[in-house]
Amino acid sequence: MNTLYALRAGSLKAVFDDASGYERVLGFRFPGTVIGLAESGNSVWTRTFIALEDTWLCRIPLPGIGDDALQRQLIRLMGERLRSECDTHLMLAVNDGSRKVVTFLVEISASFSALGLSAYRLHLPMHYLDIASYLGMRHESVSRTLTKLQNRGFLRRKGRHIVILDFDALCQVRNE
Amino acid sequence: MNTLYALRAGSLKAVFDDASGYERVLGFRFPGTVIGLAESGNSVWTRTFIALEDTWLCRIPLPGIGDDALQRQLIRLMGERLRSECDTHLMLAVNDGSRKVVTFLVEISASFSALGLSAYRLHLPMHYLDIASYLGMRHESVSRTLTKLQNRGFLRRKGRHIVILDFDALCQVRNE
DNA sequence: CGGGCGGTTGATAGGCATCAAGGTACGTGG
DNA sequence: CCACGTACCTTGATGCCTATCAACCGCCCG
Repeated sequence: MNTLYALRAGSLKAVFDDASGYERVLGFRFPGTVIGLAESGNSVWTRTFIALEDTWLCRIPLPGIGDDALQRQLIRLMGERLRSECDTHLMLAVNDGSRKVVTFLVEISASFSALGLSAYRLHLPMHYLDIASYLGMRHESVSRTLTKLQNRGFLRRKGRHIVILDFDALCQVRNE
Repeated sequence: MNTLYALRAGSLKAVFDDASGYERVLGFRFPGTVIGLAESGNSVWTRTFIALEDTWLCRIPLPGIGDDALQRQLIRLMGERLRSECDTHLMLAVNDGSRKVVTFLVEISASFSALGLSAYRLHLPMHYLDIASYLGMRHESVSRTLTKLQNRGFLRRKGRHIVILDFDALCQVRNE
């Protein structure tokens, strides 16, 4: 089995290194999550993790064979991750910029909230290029979409600093 | 832990039942795969599986706590599934119809090949509506894209019957 | 002060969604 | 056996959204 890491502080992006040298973002990780689940049962790392800020990782000691409680825990975590990947699939398949960006914001908001941070005052640690890569858009479109949401009064923003003004309205956008 | 099933024959689609009653396809399953991995460690089924043809499922007996070999096997399978979900993410994020359809075809071809079927003579068990939902497109666009690939001489088709004429050229489309 | 990175905004073109209208295959009932 | 209906696929016309290219701006840092 491969090595697992617990993310204690900071944030990461999981990227796939394209053959053309272009990196494509698969997801973002915040404290409290386990890094390396997709490599479980595989000795090779299929993705790269890049820190978005000063970050504290903690190697998880794997006692090897026979630790039943740990294995059950691992299975539970991987199930959760698989279900969240399903959500990601749904988000990407809608093929509509506004919905993708809003879903991303709500997702980030939930992550921040779970960390005890504000769910409405978001300081995004990743660049627009990363967000765009993750959502299957261009960074210009991400910017424009956020501008539109701001003009509708749902949020206020300045670059990567976003303040959600009407959370319910944002959620509503996903059903338009 | 939830129940797992082995798919012995036939094929399934995994769908998410939208609140609006509209179903959205998350993936397709062929013989040799385990059904229900994403629900591991969770007692609730978060997705629905629908048979695309006459299908043979086999319940996997879960002896419960303490079966080390089975748990390790399960972790390995879940890791594989997570990695394949990453591939799906990459496919959806390219945001280009031709590439999505081609990636889908190559994926299906590999699945069929693994079953001992022809990798080039594909009888798709799913409707175009399902493919479109899976790829985040409209079924009209799937049809048009396949027509275009046919006009370029890469394949021959009639509805759900597709014959791949130039596999390498198809793969090449993904890098255009 | 100057350079570079990251973000914003504008103009344009192309691809896909959308709506609409056939077409084809298949099953059903007269 | 054929008319009919339905489900699914195909093709056409049109408009919108977003990619693309380009210019500019603000900020940070050397």
